[in-house]
Parts: sequence; structure tokens; C-alpha cells
Amino acid sequence: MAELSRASGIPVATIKFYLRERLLPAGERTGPNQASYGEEHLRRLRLIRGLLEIGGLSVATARGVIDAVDSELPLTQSFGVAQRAVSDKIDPGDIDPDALAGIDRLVEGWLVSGDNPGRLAAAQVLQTFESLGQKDERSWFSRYAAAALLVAEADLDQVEAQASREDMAETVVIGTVLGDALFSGLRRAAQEHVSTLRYPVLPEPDPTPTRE
Amino acid sequence: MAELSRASGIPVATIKFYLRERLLPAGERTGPNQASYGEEHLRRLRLIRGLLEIGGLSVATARGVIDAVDSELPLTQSFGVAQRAVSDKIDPGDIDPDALAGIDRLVEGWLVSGDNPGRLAAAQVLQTFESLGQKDERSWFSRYAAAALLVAEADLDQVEAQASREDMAETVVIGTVLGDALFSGLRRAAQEHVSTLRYPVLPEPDPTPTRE
DNA sequence: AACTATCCGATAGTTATACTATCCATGTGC
DNA sequence: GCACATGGATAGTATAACTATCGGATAGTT
Repeated sequence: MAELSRASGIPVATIKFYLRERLLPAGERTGPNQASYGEEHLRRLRLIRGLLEIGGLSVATARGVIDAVDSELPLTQSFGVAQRAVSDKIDPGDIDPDALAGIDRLVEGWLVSGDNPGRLAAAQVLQTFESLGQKDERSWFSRYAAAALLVAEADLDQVEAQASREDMAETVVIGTVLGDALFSGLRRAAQEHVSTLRYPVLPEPDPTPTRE
Repeated sequence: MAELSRASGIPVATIKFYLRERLLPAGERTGPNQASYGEEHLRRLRLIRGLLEIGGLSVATARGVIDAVDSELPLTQSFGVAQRAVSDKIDPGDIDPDALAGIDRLVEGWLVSGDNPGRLAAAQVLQTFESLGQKDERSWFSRYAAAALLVAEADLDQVEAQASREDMAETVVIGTVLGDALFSGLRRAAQEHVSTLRYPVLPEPDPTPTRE
């Protein structure tokens, strides 16, 4: 275990904590008080840290996500499980039906079930925007929807490119969790880019007075 | 204050807490122990709840974001301020230079400064994907970059559509924070859509045995 | 065999965050 | 005149994610 700690950079006490929380499977016992850990444990630790630090998941949520990877669910369901695990529960009851209808109009033609957590989350955002009086946000949002579709296609393609079912399931899960972080990072970079393009920094007016 | 609590659905104790934390400006004093709150306070409360609940920000981070709205910064800097407020500090030192280079190649041609928090965050994600052995993720990511660019254009357009500088600043901020939530919601919906398209639910095989 | 170091597992403690509840001195409104 | 609300300050609570310590046992060293 000390070795695992050294290799991963995570303190022993924390590794024990993850074991207790069933995020990390127990090592192979070599004696009543000895166990050995292998490459898979190191890999799993990296996954855990990715989910917690980058994905910002709670330990409980991360356990759900990891269980989904380990489960033998058909792939088509893995997305749903991963999505539900990372989305915090939203009571459809306290979402403005108008906002829900607004989202549905935005994604017209999409095959989305009524309890898709993303649909509810998007409606919540729309509701907040409207209550803040943001104007004409629907056309703004429709461009988000178009981009989301592109990304979703990319996600599915990447999943299909995996060799085995386990690899696919893992890609679904880390794609769902870390994909959010990736996109928001790239969006921030793109915002700076577009902003710089549109409002070029004017050449600093020369502080040296012109000679005359 | 009781009235503000009733109108917003937020307990008085919590409103006091927000006042203490300087998320909410003090009401207009009508006496040494009396103050009145107006529409703007209600609006601000809604903004606060949106940032905390939907955006998932901490109170401290939300204060930074709100200060950015209230500040008189030129708009071009508001994005940077908002981005820095919502991104957790990443030490560029513990990011694999290869991952950074990978992201830079992905966004080749973009005008992005070296310390853009999104660039660092994206590199961190790339690093995690690579350490998990995800294969061929660069081409996957490049499609994210293309989508991010679309969204960033939409963001800037929406900001430009605002009437006043304050409205623009607020749009920058809520767009930065809530836009992440919106996109990930729409992405989840789109994933279900694309997945359903590609793997249609087979018509349930009829459980009734055929007569013969 | 003695001794030291390490291990596992359990338990308890710590820190940070976001509230939430209580007090109290004042002041308002009937 | 007086019950009651208000604002401000202070203290308490709940949860989450670690982190530190302890005890019994075993492994390796000599």
C-alpha cells in the first residue's frame, strides 16, 4: 500500500479512505494483514482523482459512476446511468412548465425521454435566465443546442471506436464526467479568442511624445 | 426583510447570511434598525441562488463573480474576471507540458493567452484521459473545440445584444457560469437523442408464443 | 528468539462550508 | 404602554472529505 501511495502521490490514509468508501477495490490478500496492489489499482486511483478533482464529483457520486463502469449493463443504458449519477436530482415539480416547454421547443425533433436529467437541468437554467430578465435568450440557447449535438455525435463516435465493452463503458463514463470539464475549458479559451478577434487590443499609444 | 424572504422563498437567516457575506447589498435604511429592500434585491437574490445552486459555486466564488458584475471594468476584461472567478486555481507547474502542447495544437490559430484558465483546465483533462489510456482522444477533442468556438461566438453575440454596460457585464457573468450548466444539460439530452437514433430500441419481441 | 518496521482495519479527530438558531438592544405600530 | 418585529452579532449544526492515531499481528533482520 505504501508503494501504491508513492506511485500515485496520494497519502496512505486517503487510500484507506477510498477503500472504505468502496471506490477502490481491495488488493489481493497475500496474508491476513498483507495485500498487494497492481497496475489496475493505480489506474483506478487516477480515475477516482479525475472524477473528484476535475469532474468535481462527491465521493458518493463517484462511487455510483464507478459502479456503472464495473456493471455489466448494456451500453445503451450506461449513458443513462452515468448521466443520472452526475446530475443532481431535480424535482420536475419545481420547474416552470413554460421553461420545460421552451427547452422542448429548442430541441424539437430530438428523441429525448421526459425524465432525461439534462433536459430538466437545461430547463432550470432557462428558468433562471428568464427570471433574471435576460432577453432573447432562446436564440442564444438554440446555438448551444446545435453545438451540443455536434459534441454528442463526437462522444458516440469515440465510444464506438473502443475495442471492448469495458473500454466502451469507461469511455462513456469519463466522457460524460470529464467531457463537461473539457468543453467548459475549451469554451473559455474560445471566448478569449473570439473576444480578442472582435475587440483587438489597440496598439498601445506611444508614450514617447513625438518629436516636433 | 420578512417581505423579501417571503417574495424569494429564502429564509430570513439565510438572507442575513448573504448580507454578511456581502453577496447582497444592504437595504436602504429607514431608521436605525429598519431597512427596506426593493426589486433589485429580489433580482440579486435570484442571481445568487442561480450561481450557487445551478452553477454550483461556493459563496466565496460567487462573491467574486458578483463583484465583477458591479465593477466598472471594461467589458473585454469582464470575461477574464468571470473566468478566473469560476475556475479553480490550477498550478501550471503540475500540468504535463505535453498535454498543454496538445491543447495548443488543438486550438491552433486561436488567440489565447498562456494563462487562460480554460486552456489549463483543458490540458488537465487531456492529461487525465491520456493517463487513463484513452486512445485517439485528440480527434475527439478537436470536435469539442469546434463546438466550443460556435458557442463562444453565440456568447459574444448575446453580450453585444445587450443595451447597457451593466446588462452586458451581467450577461457575461451569468453566461459564463450558467452557460456551462446549460451546455452540459443540452449535451446530455443530445447524447440520448443520438444514442437512440443509432441504437433504436428493437420492437419488444412478442412474449406470446406463436401458435403452431 | 528478539526486535524493529510495516501492515491492515477501526475509530476518532480535523477542517471547511453553508447554513441555521438564538440573543439582545432597539424601535414601531396599534 | 407594550407585544412584537428588526437588525446585528455570536454561536451552533450538519455534512463532506479527509487525516491521524491506535492496536494487534505479521514480516523481515539479526
